[in-house]
Amino acid sequence: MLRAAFFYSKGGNSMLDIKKLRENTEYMIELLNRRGGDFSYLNEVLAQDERRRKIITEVEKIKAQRNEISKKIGQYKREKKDVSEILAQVDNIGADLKSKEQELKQIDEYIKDQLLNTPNLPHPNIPVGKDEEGNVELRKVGEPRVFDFEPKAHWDLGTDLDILDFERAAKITGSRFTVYKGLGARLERVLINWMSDLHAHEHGYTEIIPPYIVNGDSMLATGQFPKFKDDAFKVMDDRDLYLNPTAEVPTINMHRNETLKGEELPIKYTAFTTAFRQEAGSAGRDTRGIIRQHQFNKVELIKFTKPENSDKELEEMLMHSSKVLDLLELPYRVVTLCTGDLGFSMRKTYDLEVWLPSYNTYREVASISNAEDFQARRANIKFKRDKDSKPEFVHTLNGSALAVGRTVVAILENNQQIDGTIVIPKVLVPYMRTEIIK
RNA sequence: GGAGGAAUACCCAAGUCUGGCUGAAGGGACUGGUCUUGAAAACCAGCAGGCGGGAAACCGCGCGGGGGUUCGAAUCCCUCUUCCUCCGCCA
Repeated sequence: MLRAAFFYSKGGNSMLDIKKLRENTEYMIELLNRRGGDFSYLNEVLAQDERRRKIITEVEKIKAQRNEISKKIGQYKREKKDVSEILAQVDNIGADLKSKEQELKQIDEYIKDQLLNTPNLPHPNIPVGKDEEGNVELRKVGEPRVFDFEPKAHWDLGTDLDILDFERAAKITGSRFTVYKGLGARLERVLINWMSDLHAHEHGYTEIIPPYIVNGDSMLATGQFPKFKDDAFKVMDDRDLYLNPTAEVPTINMHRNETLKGEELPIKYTAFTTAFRQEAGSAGRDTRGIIRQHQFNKVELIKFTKPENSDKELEEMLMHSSKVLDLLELPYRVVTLCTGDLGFSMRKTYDLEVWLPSYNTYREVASISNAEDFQARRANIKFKRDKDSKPEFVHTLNGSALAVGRTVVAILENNQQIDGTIVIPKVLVPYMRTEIIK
């Protein structure tokens, strides 16, 4: 009970595998350092871990002793024998135990705190770099269109066509919110439908619409918490609730504290959610338009796989995400994130970046990642290969497919015509019931 | 929002009032066996799973979560969560 209390409601697993850390300390610290920062504090964590194990041994010894005496007391009472002598024996045990447990609790909390704030190990083969400058382009697909007129930015296109309304959104809520109107609203909705259809029907994912409010345990399990609490919208309520920041959180947590059957893996979900983010660290960035909003829609792919398959499943997921841009005939590129740009929970990430004429650059529309067992440890998600085999942690993967708002931006900007009208991508015409937004 | 009830191992379920041979009765399912030409039925046997400490022996923890009382808690106290029934309200 003690263990479970400190690490997680059930399971008692740490985030990084502390046993592996014990055995490969230098190597793991070196890998983590590639993210930027100094992770040598893990040496101290290990020292504390050693002390922790020593105290555990002591505490358990006392408990064994106490259990034995208690059992004897029970026996004596049943036999109506005098118990006062044994009772005296046990007098100081309580105090001794209490102080040792207190010490243990402190150490546990220290270790837990350190480990919860330590990110996943970057994959050893990904490029080492400081920030997004270090990301490596894998391939480019399609050619950025050459305009014979000055292309407009999506906020001008959207406002002129009366399909995006920023001023009224500001009136309703504030900055970084948008009202979609008319064919703008329809385009957003159609993209959600079409993307979900593609993944559900063509790619074999099961559709999920999860709750859009999640609890703190869920946020901890997928790695948003404790480190990135400021990015979340807290629900003003006496419960520990937050607005969904990405479908990865509710969808991975569907299986928190579960042991899955080997034969049901891989589990593949496509989840549609509205995501909410504070964007606390991006004040002043992308203030115009709908690139960076507090609220945006996203179709997400989530997989639970066996460890030996997660690499190939990541490649497959990348293909599934890319397929969306292929079919929309939007020019994009695929990059591998370098160690410095990698998200907290992830070992390896590909970004899809779509060409945006008004920015004259590629901008992220999807992020496809393999967390391997990092989230599975935090969330305590395991599987059994066979009925009799030992449970092992699954690997979790997630990828946008795609961020809907940014896809709208890409369509508006890339498909604009000189008169400010927008040509609808062929695949969407049956859904849109029009070939043009004018 | 109001009033009640419940949460026990894969499933059902006893135990909770009256704390101690309950590391958890009894079914069902499952696994193995007997019988059978084969199967069903019947009968016999096995059966928490897991986490942690340890080289191992073995030990510690587990009755929704957390905390407390006690030498000792499934059983007593506090707290949270979830589910069910009724009333009210509501898409």
